[in-house]
Amino acid sequence: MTESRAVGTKGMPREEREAQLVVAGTEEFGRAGYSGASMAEIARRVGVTKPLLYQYFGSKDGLYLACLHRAGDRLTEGVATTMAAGGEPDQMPLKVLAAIFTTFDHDRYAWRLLRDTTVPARGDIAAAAADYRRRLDTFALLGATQLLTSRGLADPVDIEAVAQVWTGVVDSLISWWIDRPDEDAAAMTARCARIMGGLFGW
Amino acid sequence: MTESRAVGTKGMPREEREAQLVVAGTEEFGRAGYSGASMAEIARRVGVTKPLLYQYFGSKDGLYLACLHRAGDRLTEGVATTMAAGGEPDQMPLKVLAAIFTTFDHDRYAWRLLRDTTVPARGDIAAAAADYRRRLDTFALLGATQLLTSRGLADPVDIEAVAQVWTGVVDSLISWWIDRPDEDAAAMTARCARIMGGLFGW
DNA sequence: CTGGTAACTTACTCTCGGGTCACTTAACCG
DNA sequence: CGGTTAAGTGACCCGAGAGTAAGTTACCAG
Repeated sequence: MTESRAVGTKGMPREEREAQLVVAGTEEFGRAGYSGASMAEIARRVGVTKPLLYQYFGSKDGLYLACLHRAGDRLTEGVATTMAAGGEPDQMPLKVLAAIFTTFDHDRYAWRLLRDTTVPARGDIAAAAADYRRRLDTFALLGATQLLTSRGLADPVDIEAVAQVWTGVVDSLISWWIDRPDEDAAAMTARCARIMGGLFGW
Repeated sequence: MTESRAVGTKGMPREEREAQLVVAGTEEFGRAGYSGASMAEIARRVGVTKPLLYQYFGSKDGLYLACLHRAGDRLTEGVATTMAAGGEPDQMPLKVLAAIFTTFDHDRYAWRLLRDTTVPARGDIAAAAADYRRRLDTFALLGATQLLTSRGLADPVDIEAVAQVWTGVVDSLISWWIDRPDEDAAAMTARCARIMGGLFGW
């Protein structure tokens, strides 16, 4: 009989519990943003209480940083690998999308942490998030430069704008995907390929 | 000598002060989101105190609704007019963008209120914002349908995805624009026309 | 079976921000 | 002028959520 005890150890190792809390935190932070998310709610989702959360992560910022680093590291790594493989400029967007969809198929809120505008403007979180964004922007800028120059567009400000719009496109695709849990990474990739082919002739 | 008095009337009519507060509120809500924005800060930006803000708008929700309605009404009206004028499907995106840029040239944060994810999930604000989004989504869906069917893409789910990505594109263009106050609406429109022409051959 | 430690909780404190009360000053009208 | 009203404030209340102190239970080594 596994009746859940109200008090005392429940026998779950710290490492495993921490992983649960990071997953729940990522979803809450991704859904409501840093300022809108509640530590008590995150603990409740996992079935524990706030003090344990604080014992393991120290503070709201500590938990957020743990979530952010997990998301940011996986994301930058995946994109870096894809970009390093090279290929035709107009094939890169789809390849990058495929990598992102595959990486985050079961963790769709993670991407949002990098783009959370409700984090405090100063501090560790802002610095870490800005760093991840800078790295991703570098890739986006590289891709945009290759794509636009291959089309005869050379204005560096245009390139910046395209790079930023690209991250926004990823953002909306992921938001749309979050609302459709039945669509898996492969279906999502196929959909994007079909649309880009039809709309842009890529 | 116009020394600012600490107490007593400063001689500004209610209507004018309300307008100032709505402008300041729109910027703060747009920047930090509903949950991240502070009423005291909004009052401070205008040079008054919280009680006056509450006397005029009743609550945080009241102020937010005032900002939201101003933004939403202007936006839906502008887009409706543009869409009603008709034209080639692949010319519509640029026309709509031009309308949005012109309408919100001096009020760039307004768009963000419609897409604020930090508002409480229930209540007047959520309902009003959902209603504006629904109206805009209808236009986006209409445009996406025309565009995709003209390219031989008929999957209704694809169309939904494209419509949502389109609103995300507008979102990122406006974010980019907010960071570049020197770029006016005409320059922004010209940039988009150039990029779309180069990238998609539209 | 016993002592130590890791996994937890109950029941707090404290700060910040939404919201309010009672009051003060200026403008306007007769 | 004097009285009314609109514009405005300082100082407060209160609830929610971040963060904490001290205790409870289970597991494990000897």
